[in-house]
Amino acid sequence: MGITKTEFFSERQNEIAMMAKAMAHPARIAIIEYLLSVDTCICGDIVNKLPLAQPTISQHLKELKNAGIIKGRIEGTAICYCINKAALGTLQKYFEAITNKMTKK
Amino acid sequence: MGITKTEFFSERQNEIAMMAKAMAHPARIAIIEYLLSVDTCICGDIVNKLPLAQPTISQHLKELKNAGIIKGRIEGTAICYCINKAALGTLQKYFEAITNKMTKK
DNA sequence: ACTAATTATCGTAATATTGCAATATAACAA
DNA sequence: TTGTTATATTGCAATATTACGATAATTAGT
Repeated sequence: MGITKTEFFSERQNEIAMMAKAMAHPARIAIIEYLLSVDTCICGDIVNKLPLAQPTISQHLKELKNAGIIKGRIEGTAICYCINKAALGTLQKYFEAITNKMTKK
Repeated sequence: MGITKTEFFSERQNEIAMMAKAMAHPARIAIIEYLLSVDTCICGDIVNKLPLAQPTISQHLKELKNAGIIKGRIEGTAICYCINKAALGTLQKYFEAITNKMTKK
């Protein structure tokens, strides 16, 4: 049916799955890595940097923003996207907790 | 087109995206968390534990296995699934590296 | 061989994702 | 206001995902 039964799982599980989903595409990984590499977060540059059309990039940015992974800031005509450190921190802590549980056995 | 342009991205980016995709569903997060909670990795129990039909669970297990997140071992009639520590370790290190990059700014 | 138990596969319906051309919107400059 | 630049939205085609009933495959016990 292509519809996930979110109501059967915990809020936490849905949250992690949602963030993982946002990162479940190489273009979005590339966007994140690019944003990490530039101090001043440029935006239209992503379109030039990646081999995808502007609407496609825009869509990927929207998904990352909806998942809370990146944030957008209007800067005149341009929009300046940057990483949301808190969100990636959540994922980092989650995987750290998993790793800790594994090594304790 | 619903088809990802994997050839335009690095192997590393595709690998991370693929693993993230495997975790991009609450049921699969629940499966991973269940496998972490049990020392002896039972298998049919997952079907009883989660509110999804057996074929659906089987499909999710297959995806996790294809992504290398879990491993399966034939144990008589049953199949015993367990976490692949190496794979989750890769993700953990990836997010750790990202976090490090962020805090250095 | 027959039966039970366990897991996988097939087939299918409903929905989601990916990608882009075309177009719209927004902000600024002249 | 007109033009330019930057980004978003719409609409659509191709493909992928999710879920499950039905069924197959595998192994163990009798």
